[in-house]
Amino acid sequence: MTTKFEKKLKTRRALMDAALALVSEGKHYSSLSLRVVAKRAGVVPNAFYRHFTGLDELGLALSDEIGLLLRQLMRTARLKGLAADSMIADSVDFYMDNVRESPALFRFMAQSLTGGSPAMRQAIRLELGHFAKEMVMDLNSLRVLSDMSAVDLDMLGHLVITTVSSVTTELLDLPEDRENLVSEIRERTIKQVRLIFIGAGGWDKPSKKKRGKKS
Amino acid sequence: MTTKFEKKLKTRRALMDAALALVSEGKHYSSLSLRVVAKRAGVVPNAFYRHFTGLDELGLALSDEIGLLLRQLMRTARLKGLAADSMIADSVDFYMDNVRESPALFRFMAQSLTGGSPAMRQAIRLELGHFAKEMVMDLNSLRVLSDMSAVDLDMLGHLVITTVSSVTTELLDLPEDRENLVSEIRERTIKQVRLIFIGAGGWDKPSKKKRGKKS
DNA sequence: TGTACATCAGTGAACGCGCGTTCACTGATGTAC
DNA sequence: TGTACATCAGTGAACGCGCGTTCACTGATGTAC
Repeated sequence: MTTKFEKKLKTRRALMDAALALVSEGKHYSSLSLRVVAKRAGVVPNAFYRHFTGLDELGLALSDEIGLLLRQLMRTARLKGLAADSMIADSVDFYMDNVRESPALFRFMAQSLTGGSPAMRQAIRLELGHFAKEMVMDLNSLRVLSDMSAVDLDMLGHLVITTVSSVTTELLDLPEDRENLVSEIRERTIKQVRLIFIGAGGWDKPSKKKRGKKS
Repeated sequence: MTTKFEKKLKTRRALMDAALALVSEGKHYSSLSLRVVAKRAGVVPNAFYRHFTGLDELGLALSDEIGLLLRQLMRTARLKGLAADSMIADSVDFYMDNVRESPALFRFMAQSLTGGSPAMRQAIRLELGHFAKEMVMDLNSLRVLSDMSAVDLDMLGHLVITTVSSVTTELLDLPEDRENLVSEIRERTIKQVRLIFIGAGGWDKPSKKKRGKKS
């Protein structure tokens, strides 16, 4: 038992969890202070430096964690082997369940997409892009939408991810006494994704339209 | 000439512009400090209190400004009376031009959607919702999609706004040496909106599917 | 196994600094007569 | 029009506080012999 090493990891984790907890409580990551994070983690401020050079580095570690979470999410979804007729609804449900299970990480993700340091923004966007790409690959191997070009599939994945992830903040911002709105958001999102796939089903026609321009 | 009154408004404007400038330079609104904003505006820190009770109030004033901008945008778009065959492309272009013309305000908008104070988040979301509703009304009066229910139209407007506004940050984060990516983003967004409308055109069928559930 | 030494996560005190907010003020603009 | 007074946007100094970062340290864990 490498107690010393494990203990260090534990403090590192405590620091990351402390930051997430503060974000979860409504603060924006970029307005956190090293001292408050350290205090919340139960260590003295300068102990922070044994683990990270500063809050930026901790933020990047959290970004990695989001990548991990998204990959797990994708893997679990695959294992579930969703039925074709309820795939969309099940996927949306699954995503929403995950958001409500790890609110802190998802809140951090939403914040960082528009607000973090450039490096953090890039990291999160990369992870989401990767997620979209995997999803498109899955759709492709399921022989759905096999008549779309690679570029168009990419566009589609991007669209679905944007749509679903925009639900994230909305979900997290629901006041506790309005929990009933969850199902409303759920319905709307399922409809949106379904509409997107209807659009994808009727695609290729307008891509030909490009050449033969006509009123 | 109400010089004194005008002068006060001018300082107020300077404070708001200072905050926007700082946001534009990459800082997150929630990490700004009253002193820095005041300094940037060219006044002594405590002069700030003659105009706002604090940064939160200034943020709300900026939110109002975004509402104004969105309304102007919508009005101008209407006056242009877009041709049906290029309406989607023209609208996306128009939006993107506006983003690139008022980068600071749009960056603030993107940040506030996920990161501002609860009041600010709500304000911005309200403005965007209003924008979506107007758009849907326009589409409705153009007799496009007249067979969609009110709820579904709402869902559609929400989807379009989400899609287009997600482009905002992406555009603003482009490094200056990658300006050529603008047209790539433009193409992708136009495709996405077009796909959405194809989906909307083929709608109502799956909403009936709801009742007759079958593998 | 026992001893002597090295490592290093976390401590406690201290630093200089920018923060939000307060106070009494100044002096230009506006108003009443 | 001229004078005496009121208003109030912006000033300058000061406050106590939390900030990030530094330093020399301690003492438990790990390693070499």
